[in-house]
Amino acid sequence: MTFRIMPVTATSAVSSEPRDPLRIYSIAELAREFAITARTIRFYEDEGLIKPRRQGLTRLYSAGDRTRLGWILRGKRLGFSLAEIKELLDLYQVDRTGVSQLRELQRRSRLHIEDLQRRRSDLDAHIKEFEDVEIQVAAELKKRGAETGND
Amino acid sequence: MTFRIMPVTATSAVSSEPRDPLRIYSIAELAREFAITARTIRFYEDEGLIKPRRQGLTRLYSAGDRTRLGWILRGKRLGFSLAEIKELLDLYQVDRTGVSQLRELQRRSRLHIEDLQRRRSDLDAHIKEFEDVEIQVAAELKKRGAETGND
DNA sequence: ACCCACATTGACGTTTACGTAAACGTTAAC
DNA sequence: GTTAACGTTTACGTAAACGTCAATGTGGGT
Repeated sequence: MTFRIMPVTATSAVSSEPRDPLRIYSIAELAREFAITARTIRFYEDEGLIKPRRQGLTRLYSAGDRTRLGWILRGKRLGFSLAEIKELLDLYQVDRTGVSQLRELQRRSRLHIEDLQRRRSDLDAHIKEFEDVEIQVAAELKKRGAETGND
Repeated sequence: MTFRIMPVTATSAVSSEPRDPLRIYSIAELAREFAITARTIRFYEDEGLIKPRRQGLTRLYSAGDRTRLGWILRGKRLGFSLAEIKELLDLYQVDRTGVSQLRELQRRSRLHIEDLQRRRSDLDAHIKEFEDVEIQVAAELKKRGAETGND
Protein backbone atom coordinates (compact mmCIF):
# COMPACT_ATOMS: atom_id res chain seq x y z
CA MET A 1 0.00 0.00 0.00
CA THR A 2 1.59 3.24 -1.18
CA PHE A 3 0.63 6.36 0.63
CA ARG A 4 1.28 9.85 -0.54
CA ILE A 5 0.82 12.49 2.02
CA MET A 6 -1.57 15.05 0.68
CA PRO A 7 -0.88 18.72 1.29
CA VAL A 8 -3.24 20.25 3.78
CA THR A 9 -4.86 22.89 1.65
CA ALA A 10 -8.02 23.07 3.68
CA THR A 11 -9.38 26.22 2.15
CA SER A 12 -13.07 25.50 2.00
CA ALA A 13 -13.68 22.08 3.39
CA VAL A 14 -17.19 21.36 2.18
CA SER A 15 -17.55 23.17 -1.12
CA SER A 16 -14.24 22.25 -2.78
CA GLU A 17 -13.83 18.64 -3.79
CA PRO A 18 -10.40 17.04 -3.78
CA ARG A 19 -8.80 16.54 -7.17
CA ASP A 20 -9.18 12.78 -7.15
CA PRO A 21 -12.70 11.98 -6.01
CA LEU A 22 -12.11 8.25 -6.44
CA ARG A 23 -9.20 8.11 -4.06
CA ILE A 24 -9.76 6.06 -0.95
CA TYR A 25 -8.02 6.61 2.33
CA SER A 26 -7.03 4.36 5.20
CA ILE A 27 -7.71 5.44 8.74
CA ALA A 28 -3.99 5.91 9.41
CA GLU A 29 -3.66 8.11 6.34
CA LEU A 30 -6.41 10.43 7.43
CA ALA A 31 -5.05 10.45 10.95
CA ARG A 32 -1.66 11.57 9.65
CA GLU A 33 -3.07 14.18 7.32
CA PHE A 34 -5.23 15.81 9.96
CA ALA A 35 -2.80 15.25 12.82
CA ILE A 36 -5.24 13.27 14.92
CA THR A 37 -5.26 9.64 16.04
CA ALA A 38 -7.16 6.73 14.53
CA ARG A 39 -8.90 6.45 17.87
CA THR A 40 -10.37 9.91 17.35
CA ILE A 41 -11.68 9.00 13.91
CA ARG A 42 -13.28 5.81 15.22
CA PHE A 43 -14.76 7.79 18.05
CA TYR A 44 -16.36 10.19 15.58
CA GLU A 45 -17.85 7.18 13.86
CA ASP A 46 -19.23 5.86 17.14
CA GLU A 47 -20.83 9.26 17.61
CA GLY A 48 -22.41 9.05 14.17
CA LEU A 49 -20.37 11.81 12.53
CA ILE A 50 -18.89 9.69 9.74
CA LYS A 51 -19.87 6.36 8.21
CA PRO A 52 -17.01 4.97 6.13
CA ARG A 53 -17.40 2.03 3.81
CA ARG A 54 -16.16 -1.33 5.06
CA GLN A 55 -14.12 -4.05 3.47
CA GLY A 56 -14.67 -6.80 5.96
CA LEU A 57 -13.87 -5.04 9.19
CA THR A 58 -11.45 -2.52 7.74
CA ARG A 59 -12.73 1.00 7.23
CA LEU A 60 -12.32 2.64 3.84
CA TYR A 61 -12.70 6.38 3.61
CA SER A 62 -13.87 8.12 0.46
CA ALA A 63 -12.91 11.61 -0.64
CA GLY A 64 -16.25 12.71 0.74
CA ASP A 65 -15.48 11.15 4.10
CA ARG A 66 -12.18 12.99 4.10
CA THR A 67 -13.88 16.29 3.35
CA ARG A 68 -16.41 15.59 6.05
CA LEU A 69 -13.66 14.91 8.54
CA GLY A 70 -11.97 18.19 7.68
CA TRP A 71 -15.26 19.95 8.20
CA ILE A 72 -15.71 18.32 11.58
CA LEU A 73 -12.26 19.42 12.70
CA ARG A 74 -12.87 22.97 11.60
CA GLY A 75 -16.04 22.93 13.64
CA LYS A 76 -14.00 21.78 16.61
CA ARG A 77 -11.50 24.58 16.09
CA LEU A 78 -14.43 26.98 16.16
CA GLY A 79 -15.40 25.64 19.57
CA PHE A 80 -18.43 23.57 18.63
CA SER A 81 -19.11 20.36 20.50
CA LEU A 82 -19.35 17.11 18.59
CA ALA A 83 -23.08 17.07 19.25
CA GLU A 84 -23.42 20.50 17.67
CA ILE A 85 -21.28 19.50 14.73
CA LYS A 86 -23.46 16.45 14.20
CA GLU A 87 -26.51 18.66 14.14
CA LEU A 88 -24.89 20.97 11.61
CA LEU A 89 -23.84 18.09 9.40
CA ASP A 90 -27.35 16.74 9.57
CA LEU A 91 -28.58 20.13 8.42
CA TYR A 92 -26.80 19.54 5.13
CA GLN A 93 -28.28 16.12 4.69
CA VAL A 94 -31.79 16.83 5.71
CA ASP A 95 -34.47 15.75 3.30
CA ARG A 96 -35.18 18.80 1.15
CA THR A 97 -38.16 17.48 -0.77
CA GLY A 98 -40.93 19.04 1.27
CA VAL A 99 -41.67 22.75 1.53
CA SER A 100 -42.09 22.56 5.29
CA GLN A 101 -38.74 20.82 5.54
CA LEU A 102 -37.18 23.55 3.45
CA ARG A 103 -38.64 26.17 5.73
CA GLU A 104 -37.32 24.39 8.78
CA LEU A 105 -33.90 24.19 7.19
CA GLN A 106 -34.06 27.90 6.46
CA ARG A 107 -35.08 28.71 10.01
CA ARG A 108 -32.31 26.66 11.61
CA SER A 109 -29.80 27.92 9.12
CA ARG A 110 -30.66 31.49 10.05
CA LEU A 111 -30.39 30.75 13.74
CA HIS A 112 -26.99 29.23 13.22
CA ILE A 113 -25.79 32.17 11.15
CA GLU A 114 -26.89 34.54 13.90
CA ASP A 115 -24.88 32.54 16.40
CA LEU A 116 -21.90 32.63 14.09
CA GLN A 117 -22.17 36.37 13.67
CA ARG A 118 -22.22 36.84 17.43
CA ARG A 119 -19.09 34.75 17.62
CA ARG A 120 -17.54 36.94 14.99
CA SER A 121 -18.25 40.06 17.00
CA ASP A 122 -16.70 38.43 20.05
CA LEU A 123 -13.71 37.39 18.03
CA ASP A 124 -13.25 40.81 16.45
CA ALA A 125 -13.36 42.50 19.84
CA HIS A 126 -10.93 39.97 21.20
CA ILE A 127 -8.51 40.49 18.31
CA LYS A 128 -8.72 44.25 18.64
CA GLU A 129 -7.74 44.06 22.29
CA PHE A 130 -4.64 42.06 21.58
CA GLU A 131 -3.70 44.26 18.66
CA ASP A 132 -3.88 47.17 21.09
CA VAL A 133 -1.56 45.33 23.42
CA GLU A 134 0.87 44.81 20.59
CA ILE A 135 0.77 48.47 19.60
CA GLN A 136 1.35 49.67 23.12
CA VAL A 137 4.15 47.23 23.74
CA ALA A 138 5.79 48.28 20.49
CA ALA A 139 5.52 51.92 21.51
CA GLU A 140 6.97 51.19 24.92
CA LEU A 141 9.83 49.24 23.38
CA LYS A 142 10.56 52.11 21.02
CA LYS A 143 10.65 54.54 23.92
CA ARG A 144 12.97 52.30 25.90
CA GLY A 145 15.12 51.79 22.88
CA ALA A 146 15.43 55.55 22.41
CA GLU A 147 16.21 56.14 26.06
CA THR A 148 18.53 53.29 26.89
CA GLY A 149 19.76 52.26 23.49
CA ASN A 150 19.81 48.60 24.36
CA ASP A 151 19.39 46.07 27.09
CA MET B 1 -45.32 39.50 46.04
CA THR B 2 -41.96 40.50 47.38
CA PHE B 3 -39.06 41.18 45.13
CA ARG B 4 -35.55 40.60 46.27
CA ILE B 5 -34.52 43.62 48.21
CA MET B 6 -31.45 45.07 46.63
CA PRO B 7 -28.86 47.24 48.33
CA VAL B 8 -28.93 51.01 47.92
CA THR B 9 -27.97 51.03 44.25
CA ALA B 10 -30.41 49.49 41.83
CA THR B 11 -29.12 46.71 39.62
CA SER B 12 -31.92 46.60 37.04
CA ALA B 13 -30.83 45.67 33.54
CA VAL B 14 -27.80 43.82 32.22
CA SER B 15 -25.74 46.79 31.14
CA SER B 16 -22.27 45.89 30.00
CA GLU B 17 -20.87 49.14 31.38
CA PRO B 18 -19.93 49.30 35.03
CA ARG B 19 -21.79 52.52 35.76
CA ASP B 20 -20.25 52.75 39.19
CA PRO B 21 -16.65 51.61 39.44
CA LEU B 22 -16.94 51.51 43.21
CA ARG B 23 -19.89 49.15 43.13
CA ILE B 24 -19.34 45.78 44.72
CA TYR B 25 -21.12 42.63 43.68
CA SER B 26 -22.13 39.48 45.51
CA ILE B 27 -21.46 36.13 43.94
CA ALA B 28 -25.17 35.53 43.37
CA GLU B 29 -25.52 38.88 41.63
CA LEU B 30 -22.76 38.11 39.16
CA ALA B 31 -24.13 34.63 38.67
CA ARG B 32 -27.53 36.07 37.74
CA GLU B 33 -26.11 38.73 35.48
CA PHE B 34 -23.95 36.33 33.50
CA ALA B 35 -26.38 33.42 33.66
CA ILE B 36 -23.95 31.06 35.33
CA THR B 37 -23.92 29.45 38.77
CA ALA B 38 -22.03 30.55 41.86
CA ARG B 39 -20.29 27.19 41.67
CA THR B 40 -18.83 28.19 38.34
CA ILE B 41 -17.50 31.48 39.71
CA ARG B 42 -15.92 29.73 42.68
CA PHE B 43 -14.43 27.19 40.34
CA TYR B 44 -12.81 29.95 38.31
CA GLU B 45 -11.34 31.24 41.54
CA ASP B 46 -9.97 27.79 42.40
CA GLU B 47 -8.35 27.78 38.98
CA GLY B 48 -6.77 31.15 39.66
CA LEU B 49 -8.79 33.15 37.15
CA ILE B 50 -10.26 35.66 39.62
CA LYS B 51 -9.30 36.71 43.11
CA PRO B 52 -12.14 38.63 44.76
CA ARG B 53 -11.73 40.53 47.98
CA ARG B 54 -13.01 38.84 51.13
CA GLN B 55 -15.04 40.05 54.06
CA GLY B 56 -14.48 37.20 56.44
CA LEU B 57 -15.31 34.25 54.24
CA THR B 58 -17.73 36.04 51.96
CA ARG B 59 -16.45 37.02 48.55
CA LEU B 60 -16.82 40.61 47.39
CA TYR B 61 -16.43 41.33 43.70
CA SER B 62 -15.26 44.68 42.40
CA ALA B 63 -16.20 46.25 39.07
CA GLY B 64 -12.85 45.01 37.81
CA ASP B 65 -13.64 41.48 38.92
CA ARG B 66 -16.94 41.72 37.08
CA THR B 67 -15.23 42.90 33.90
CA ARG B 68 -12.71 40.12 34.25
CA LEU B 69 -15.47 37.57 34.59
CA GLY B 70 -17.13 38.88 31.45
CA TRP B 71 -13.84 38.57 29.65
CA ILE B 72 -13.42 35.00 30.82
CA LEU B 73 -16.86 34.06 29.55
CA ARG B 74 -16.23 35.64 26.19
CA GLY B 75 -13.08 33.57 25.98
CA LYS B 76 -15.15 30.50 26.70
CA ARG B 77 -17.62 31.40 23.96
CA LEU B 78 -14.68 31.64 21.61
CA GLY B 79 -13.76 28.09 22.48
CA PHE B 80 -10.73 28.68 24.67
CA SER B 81 -10.08 26.38 27.60
CA LEU B 82 -9.85 27.83 31.09
CA ALA B 83 -6.12 27.15 31.05
CA GLU B 84 -5.74 29.16 27.85
CA ILE B 85 -7.85 31.97 29.24
CA LYS B 86 -5.71 32.07 32.34
CA GLU B 87 -2.63 32.38 30.18
CA LEU B 88 -4.20 35.21 28.25
CA LEU B 89 -5.24 37.02 31.39
CA ASP B 90 -1.74 36.62 32.72
CA LEU B 91 -0.45 38.19 29.53
CA TYR B 92 -2.18 41.38 30.54
CA GLN B 93 -0.75 41.35 34.01
CA VAL B 94 2.77 40.35 33.20
CA ASP B 95 5.50 42.50 34.63
CA ARG B 96 6.27 45.06 31.92
CA THR B 97 9.27 46.70 33.50
CA GLY B 98 12.03 44.89 31.66
CA VAL B 99 12.74 45.14 27.96
CA SER B 100 13.14 41.38 27.60
CA GLN B 101 9.78 40.93 29.28
CA LEU B 102 8.25 43.42 26.88
CA ARG B 103 9.71 41.53 23.96
CA GLU B 104 8.33 38.27 25.30
CA LEU B 105 4.93 39.86 25.71
CA GLN B 106 5.11 41.11 22.15
CA ARG B 107 6.08 37.69 20.87
CA ARG B 108 3.29 35.87 22.64
CA SER B 109 0.81 38.55 21.73
CA ARG B 110 1.68 38.14 18.07
CA LEU B 111 1.36 34.38 18.28
CA HIS B 112 -2.04 34.72 19.86
CA ILE B 113 -3.19 37.22 17.25
CA GLU B 114 -2.13 34.83 14.51
CA ASP B 115 -4.16 32.08 16.12
CA LEU B 116 -7.12 34.43 16.34
CA GLN B 117 -6.82 35.37 12.70
CA ARG B 118 -6.81 31.73 11.69
CA ARG B 119 -9.95 31.30 13.71
CA ARG B 120 -11.45 34.23 11.93
CA SER B 121 -10.74 32.70 8.55
CA ASP B 122 -12.32 29.46 9.69
CA LEU B 123 -15.30 31.33 10.99
CA ASP B 124 -15.72 33.40 7.84
CA ALA B 125 -15.60 30.30 5.67
CA HIS B 126 -18.08 28.60 7.94
CA ILE B 127 -20.47 31.55 7.84
CA LYS B 128 -20.21 31.77 4.08
CA GLU B 129 -21.21 28.13 3.72
CA PHE B 130 -24.33 28.56 5.76
CA GLU B 131 -25.22 31.76 3.98
CA ASP B 132 -25.01 29.77 0.76
CA VAL B 133 -27.36 27.20 2.22
CA GLU B 134 -29.78 29.95 3.10
CA ILE B 135 -29.62 31.46 -0.38
CA GLN B 136 -30.19 28.15 -2.08
CA VAL B 137 -33.03 27.20 0.18
CA ALA B 138 -34.62 30.57 -0.41
CA ALA B 139 -34.30 30.07 -4.16
CA GLU B 140 -35.78 26.61 -3.95
CA LEU B 141 -38.65 27.87 -1.84
CA LYS B 142 -39.32 30.62 -4.35
CA LYS B 143 -39.40 28.10 -7.18
CA ARG B 144 -41.78 25.86 -5.27
CA GLY B 145 -43.90 28.86 -4.40
CA ALA B 146 -44.10 29.83 -8.07
CA GLU B 147 -45.02 26.31 -9.12
CA THR B 148 -47.62 25.61 -6.52
CA GLY B 149 -48.85 29.12 -5.99
CA ASN B 150 -48.53 28.72 -2.25
CA ASP B 151 -48.07 31.58 0.19
C1' DA C 1 9.06 -18.53 9.45
C1' DC C 2 9.08 -14.30 11.53
C1' DC C 3 8.68 -9.53 12.20
C1' DC C 4 6.49 -5.19 11.18
C1' DA C 5 2.97 -2.17 10.30
C1' DC C 6 -1.44 -1.86 9.89
C1' DA C 7 -6.24 -3.08 11.08
C1' DT C 8 -10.14 -4.48 14.50
C1' DT C 9 -13.13 -4.48 19.04
C1' DG C 10 -13.67 -3.97 23.89
C1' DA C 11 -12.84 -1.77 28.13
C1' DC C 12 -10.93 0.97 31.54
C1' DG C 13 -8.34 5.57 32.50
C1' DT C 14 -7.93 10.72 32.20
C1' DT C 15 -8.78 15.63 31.83
C1' DT C 16 -11.88 19.49 31.76
C1' DA C 17 -15.55 22.03 33.60
C1' DC C 18 -18.41 22.08 36.15
C1' DG C 19 -23.19 19.78 38.94
C1' DT C 20 -24.92 18.25 43.11
C1' DA C 21 -25.33 17.18 47.79
C1' DA C 22 -23.94 17.42 52.61
C1' DA C 23 -23.24 20.08 56.58
C1' DC C 24 -22.81 24.38 58.30
C1' DG C 25 -23.12 29.81 59.57
C1' DT C 26 -25.46 34.63 58.99
C1' DT C 27 -28.94 37.94 58.26
C1' DA C 28 -33.74 39.32 57.45
C1' DA C 29 -38.59 38.52 57.14
C1' DC C 30 -42.87 36.73 58.90
C1' DG D 1 -38.88 30.62 66.25
C1' DT D 2 -39.06 28.98 61.93
C1' DT D 3 -38.49 29.74 57.15
C1' DA D 4 -36.02 31.69 53.41
C1' DA D 5 -32.28 33.38 51.08
C1' DC D 6 -27.98 34.17 51.10
C1' DG D 7 -23.03 32.71 52.10
C1' DT D 8 -19.12 29.05 53.10
C1' DT D 9 -16.09 24.39 52.52
C1' DT D 10 -15.50 19.54 51.38
C1' DA D 11 -16.26 16.01 48.45
C1' DC D 12 -18.14 12.85 45.33
C1' DG D 13 -20.55 12.53 40.59
C1' DT D 14 -20.76 13.31 35.57
C1' DA D 15 -20.60 14.27 30.49
C1' DA D 16 -17.47 15.04 26.75
C1' DA D 17 -13.63 13.71 24.14
C1' DC D 18 -10.67 11.21 23.68
C1' DG D 19 -5.93 8.20 25.54
C1' DT D 20 -4.22 3.87 26.49
C1' DC D 21 -3.80 -0.68 27.03
C1' DA D 22 -5.16 -5.65 25.79
C1' DA D 23 -6.11 -9.28 22.80
C1' DT D 24 -6.54 -10.47 18.20
C1' DG D 25 -6.22 -10.65 13.08
C1' DT D 26 -3.90 -9.77 8.37
C1' DG D 27 -0.91 -8.83 4.59
C1' DG D 28 3.85 -7.72 3.05
C1' DG D 29 8.98 -7.82 3.15
C1' DT D 30 13.35 -10.46 4.04
